[in-house]
Amino acid sequence: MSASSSPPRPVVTRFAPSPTGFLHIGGARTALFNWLYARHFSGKFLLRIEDTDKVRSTKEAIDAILDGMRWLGLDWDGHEYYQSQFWSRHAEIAHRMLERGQAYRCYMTQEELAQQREAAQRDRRPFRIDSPWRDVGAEQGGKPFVIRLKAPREGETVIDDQVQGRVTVQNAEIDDFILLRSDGSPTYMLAVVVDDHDMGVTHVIRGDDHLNNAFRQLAIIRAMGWPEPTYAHVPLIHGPDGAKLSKRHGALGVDAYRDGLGMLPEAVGNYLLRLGWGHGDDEIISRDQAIEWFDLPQVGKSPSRFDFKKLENLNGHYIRNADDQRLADLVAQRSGLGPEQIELLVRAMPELKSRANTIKQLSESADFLFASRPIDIDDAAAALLTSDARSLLHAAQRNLGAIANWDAASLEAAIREVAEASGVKLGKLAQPLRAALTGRMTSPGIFDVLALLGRDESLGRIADQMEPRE
RNA sequence: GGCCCCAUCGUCUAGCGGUCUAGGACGCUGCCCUUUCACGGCAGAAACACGGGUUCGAGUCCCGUUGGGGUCACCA
Repeated sequence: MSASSSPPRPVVTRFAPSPTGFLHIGGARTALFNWLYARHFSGKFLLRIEDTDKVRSTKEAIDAILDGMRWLGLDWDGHEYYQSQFWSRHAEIAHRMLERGQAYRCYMTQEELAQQREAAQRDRRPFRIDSPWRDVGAEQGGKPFVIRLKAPREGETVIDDQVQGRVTVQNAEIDDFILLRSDGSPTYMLAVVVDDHDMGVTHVIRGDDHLNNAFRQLAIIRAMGWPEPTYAHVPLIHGPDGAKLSKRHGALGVDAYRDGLGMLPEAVGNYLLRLGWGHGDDEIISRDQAIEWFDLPQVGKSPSRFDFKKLENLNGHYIRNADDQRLADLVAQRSGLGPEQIELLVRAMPELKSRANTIKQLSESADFLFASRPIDIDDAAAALLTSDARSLLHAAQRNLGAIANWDAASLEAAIREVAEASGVKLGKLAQPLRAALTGRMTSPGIFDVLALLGRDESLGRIADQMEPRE
């Protein structure tokens, strides 16, 4: 075995979303990176729902997150954990730190805190809590208190972050943050550390908005004498304007990418992977290749902007390479089509899928197949149906009607014959024909349209347009 | 504002001191294919933020400037 990057402990990563909304795109990427890292090193990928905030956490959000992860193919090992189940454990640790003198009971009121904050502001110096209770051992019976970490004030803390590199912070910057609230509930800072430790998490891969928190968390870990996890803080995904992706950018849940826009999970996964990570010039990367190639050192340090166009293009690629039946089922699901229609959809799919980048577009392009006569003709298409065009349609109608076998070859021969006989280029005939058959200016090849629609429907649609429209 | 992080085409990125007159992809433009629209093919415009160092040599290392971002709760 070489002195490779293989970690000493069996890798355990986790994704720890708070269930206050859908699985957003940034969270999905964090989950993907954690999953990939664990799979790459044959480790474990755990899922922990951070439902500490009982008010904001909902069952719907939990389901949406689990659903989104399954859709993306990010399976977690074992059952999912719920942070709220470990409250007593969190409190136990806080009290142990209290006994050891690594934490203290702070009886400061909100008002006193506000006063300190104001004073700091007035003197134009950074605010850092300075509790008079830090070195008072005795309990003040009855009065409400919080348990604060007695953070080190000397020296500095260094984190060798797998993505950010070596980051150093002066310990004086770290305040005596709260471990246990006055109602006895743990804060996030305490809960993550305890849970990660108890779950045996070796690698904490998360958004770099947590980088500052890492130093606080490390203070707890060191106080407890627990093994320190390896950190990797990946840059956040930004919106087109460069600011953190948020609701105002139309930040969507993965369910919206699936249901609303009609994205394929492999496309979203591929896009997310390439956002902030690269492997040479490779763009199309399968899941297996991703597992083989993924590692933290290649993750970029600068935030990247979400590029919808690129995602769409990637999705188009995956659509073109997707199985026709699968695509047809997806379209049917979206448009509420039945078995017979799916059959037609499958036949049409080879022609349809090169023209769509999303399932949504695919559905729309398939609409003409299921329209009932007389079909709607959009304005642009209607403009094509001039009287000259109609007489051409007449001739076409005649020739098509005489065809013995309604197959592509015969269809093409019949149409070309009409164009030649009328002395017009094929396009002159094909466009009005397209308008009559699909109601649109664009569609799959006209012979394919004819073949797909079948004799009766085709002839009928043409006939519908032969009389002048009012 | 304090602290922390970042900086190659519009965007995602390759580049880990010389092979860079900087490569790929999306997007954009043109051409080809063609019954439309796509797909596909070909071609093109498009970047090392700025200033100092270090070095024989810097996109690559160091410092500063500028710009951007993150974070500063009894939220997670």
